[in-house]
Amino acid sequence: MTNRGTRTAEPEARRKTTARGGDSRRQDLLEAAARRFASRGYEGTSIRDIARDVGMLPGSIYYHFTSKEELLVAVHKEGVLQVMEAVRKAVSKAGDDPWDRLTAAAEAHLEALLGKNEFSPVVTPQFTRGFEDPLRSTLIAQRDEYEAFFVSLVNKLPLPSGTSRQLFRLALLGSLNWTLTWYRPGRKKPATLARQMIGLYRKPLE
Amino acid sequence: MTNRGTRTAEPEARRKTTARGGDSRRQDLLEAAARRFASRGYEGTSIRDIARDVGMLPGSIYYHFTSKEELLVAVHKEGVLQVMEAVRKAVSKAGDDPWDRLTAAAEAHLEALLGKNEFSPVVTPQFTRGFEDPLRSTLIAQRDEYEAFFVSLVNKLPLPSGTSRQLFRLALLGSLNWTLTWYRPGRKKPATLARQMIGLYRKPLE
DNA sequence: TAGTACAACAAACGATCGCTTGTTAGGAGG
DNA sequence: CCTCCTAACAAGCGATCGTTTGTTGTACTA
Repeated sequence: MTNRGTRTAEPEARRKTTARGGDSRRQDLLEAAARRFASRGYEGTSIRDIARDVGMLPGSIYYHFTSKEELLVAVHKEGVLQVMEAVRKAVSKAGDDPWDRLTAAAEAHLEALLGKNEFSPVVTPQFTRGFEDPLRSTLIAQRDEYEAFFVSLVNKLPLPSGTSRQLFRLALLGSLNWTLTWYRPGRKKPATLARQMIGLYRKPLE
Repeated sequence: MTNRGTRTAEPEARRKTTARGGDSRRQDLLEAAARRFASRGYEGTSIRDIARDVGMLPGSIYYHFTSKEELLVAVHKEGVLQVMEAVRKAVSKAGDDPWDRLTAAAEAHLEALLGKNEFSPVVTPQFTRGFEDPLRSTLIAQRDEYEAFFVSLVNKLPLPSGTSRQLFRLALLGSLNWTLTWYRPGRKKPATLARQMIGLYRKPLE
């Protein structure tokens, strides 16, 4: 529904001008773009779609972002930042036990991924597929910064020798991220899901 | 490179007419479309791209398919069929042990997913995201037929009571399918990867 | 050899795409 | 009061989109 019907942008949007700090409209654009990119994909989303969502004319977007591509990069960066912050906080609140710390990270990860956050779906590496290489590398670099977090958590795990830590991490992240394709809210809380998945791996390895 | 430079379609394509059974050109279209869809996405692929790849004018595609959407459905169906056939064959050649049968299925699954097959990337459920609902349901239905295979394999597994078979299957398929986002050919064979991943789950549970 | 079906070409349709340009309303600061 | 800056509007650019229509060369068939 949003505000499809209104032919001309309502003055309400206008009034916001310099009402607060300033980034308000830019943030609106980021969120609208994230929602669209997540549900319809980058190519499936037009500048006009996003403009309509925030109540603005298409051309006006180019005051805030120099190109559609720059908007994508900004959305991706914001998404990575939000998830990274959530995980960092959760881990810092956890105890010293390596498994507990990994579990806390997995819980925060899934909560961000499956929760209300509109940015997180854009953060998954699968989203990266299909972009040309200068852009693609930029996104992957942003994402790798986050994934490095899990590398260090897994490295501190007391695993039996012979277990590839890399394979373990990739398998675990695969299980977690894959929930995006089948999870339906309500059935089970994301944090519970995360704990159960860790359990699947933990039992045989500790 | 392909045949970008040739302005007019070379007569070579013409000669193929009724050379064999007949489906030859249609199959070419399916393969070209699959490659494009896999690398650039559905929205990122134009009818003109596909036409150029097979050496045909854009309008000519509509002799074989009534719409771009129908082409997508056909590509998806073909992909599911190919992977399903490979897995079915592998399992039938495996022994009676449930773990062996699951391992055989996982190996075939990954070989199809990461191998030369251009259809398989299109088959993953993540590809389904972003389509509207009549189309989306069609694709999911095709895909579910394949996934049912894994349901029955997991159900016959001797798992300790208390382990959710559904969660186990989703986690495993997640690990396997996620390889698409990070696997680079050459390092390790897909089948080896599949075995090692199963091993991650197997040890503690049997 | 005439007729028919096939598989493609050639050209264009209207719609939509990302983006550019020129303009304007309204606060902020001298 | 005047100026400047901000954040938008209004309009349209050329390119490309999926698709349609009419035509044509070729191969089978009677």
